[in-house]
Amino acid sequence: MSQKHSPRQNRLLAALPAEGLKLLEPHLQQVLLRAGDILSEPDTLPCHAYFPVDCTLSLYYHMENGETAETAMIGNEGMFSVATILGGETMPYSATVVTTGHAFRIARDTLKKILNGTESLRQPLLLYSQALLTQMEQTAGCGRHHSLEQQLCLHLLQLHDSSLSDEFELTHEALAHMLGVRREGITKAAKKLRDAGLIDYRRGHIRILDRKGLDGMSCECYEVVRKEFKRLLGY
Amino acid sequence: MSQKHSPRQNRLLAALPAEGLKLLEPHLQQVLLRAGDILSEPDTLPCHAYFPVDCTLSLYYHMENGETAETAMIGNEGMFSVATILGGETMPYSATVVTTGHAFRIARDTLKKILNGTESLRQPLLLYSQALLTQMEQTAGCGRHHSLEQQLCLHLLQLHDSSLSDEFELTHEALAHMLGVRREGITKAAKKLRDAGLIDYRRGHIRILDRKGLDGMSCECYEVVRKEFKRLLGY
DNA sequence: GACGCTCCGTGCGTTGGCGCACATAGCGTA
DNA sequence: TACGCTATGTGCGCCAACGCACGGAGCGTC
Repeated sequence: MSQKHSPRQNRLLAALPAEGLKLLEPHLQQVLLRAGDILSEPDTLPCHAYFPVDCTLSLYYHMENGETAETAMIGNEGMFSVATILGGETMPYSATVVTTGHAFRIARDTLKKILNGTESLRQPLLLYSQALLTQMEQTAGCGRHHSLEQQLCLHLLQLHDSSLSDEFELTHEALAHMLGVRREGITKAAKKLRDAGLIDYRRGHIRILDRKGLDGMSCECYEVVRKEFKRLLGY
Repeated sequence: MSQKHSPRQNRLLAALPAEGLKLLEPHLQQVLLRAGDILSEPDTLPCHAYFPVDCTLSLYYHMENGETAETAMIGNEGMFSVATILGGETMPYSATVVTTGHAFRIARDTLKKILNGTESLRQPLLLYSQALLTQMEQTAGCGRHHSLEQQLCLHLLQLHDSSLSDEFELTHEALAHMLGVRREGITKAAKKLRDAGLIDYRRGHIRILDRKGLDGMSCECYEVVRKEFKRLLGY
């Protein structure tokens, strides 16, 4: 692997009060997560909580008919899984890695023990849960009422935010999976964005060329979520 | 209005530990909520928290283009608003009453004060937050991948659960608003359910005739959410 | 009992995304 | 350099839901 990262590169960890973070730090272990890795199956107890640095996770609900729906994308603004924070332990979603990168992880039991004794850590993590709730709902509303193209912009912006560079590895297929649409639909929409000079891509790689432009073509959803993270956690 | 209800008719309140509920009870006030009432505007601080008995609330996100998307329906299995529990105070959604009925309310400040001093109340309410999160995501995935007819079944089942009778007052227009579709689409789907003998309706009233049948025609979403409420809160 | 408002019923052309089928093109590997 | 695998490009028919338009029916009110 690679260089050593700081836990503060995860914005949620960085937003925690210093004395609280100190309690967590000895237990945080840097790991490399590879695209396709499965962190947790639906309704099963994950061993660790993860705080991404430059990778991206995605939570998928698996429908009975075999389709999947992304419920949230999690990058360096967040963590997996809030079920540990809220107390329910498991959730009916799987967590998988969509872009390769690093994260810090901590054993679930350790995190719970520290949280129970430390009020100053609990509150910001509950606020994160609320921010995530808003993000999930916004993504859901977006998927319902906005065009595929706008949704693609939104996802690319979020991916860009949680990657440390302008380029990340991701296939049209994977994006289709995330948005809950066909691969061909992504190809079509991506071509449009490329023709407009906003992005470029080649076989499994996507590069952001004009972030402002993406922002302009995207719907309001990105801003709404960003503002809510800022309000609740100060990002 | 009407008869006097017991706070325990709200299933969330009933699931709280007895000694905790006792602390809340003196502050719970029974109110009548009428369809169309607005409990809270987006991003504003609601004065009270509400625990429905036989009314139904709905949270709507208002899109820039004027469309609305329901993010959650809340009946006697839940409460409004979890933002008070999680600490963020406001949310970017409006809360409106969709079916007339009764609820218990408590002043936000009072609730917060009691929660802060009472660990035994906090935990179950956090578990409710998690259950709500699952419900929201399931509804979202459903809206994405299941037919309008199935979604209608899901909503009718949920409405039935939180009403104390087989009939409730609701127009096609209101249902369309909830599902984020056209009124005509609801008329068409509702007619199909009526032809199948599952429901009956007339000008603003809907009656459930065959709940089992509705369940069968609905998607898995209802069961998934029900199970999660049972697991987390024991309903 | 006539009026008016709201709610429900229905038809018609449009459209975004689906399902399928197949062509082409990058990239690792032997 | 040839092969094979996977990713991307594109065409075509299909269908659910949309937007619009208007008819008709329940129900309160004066």
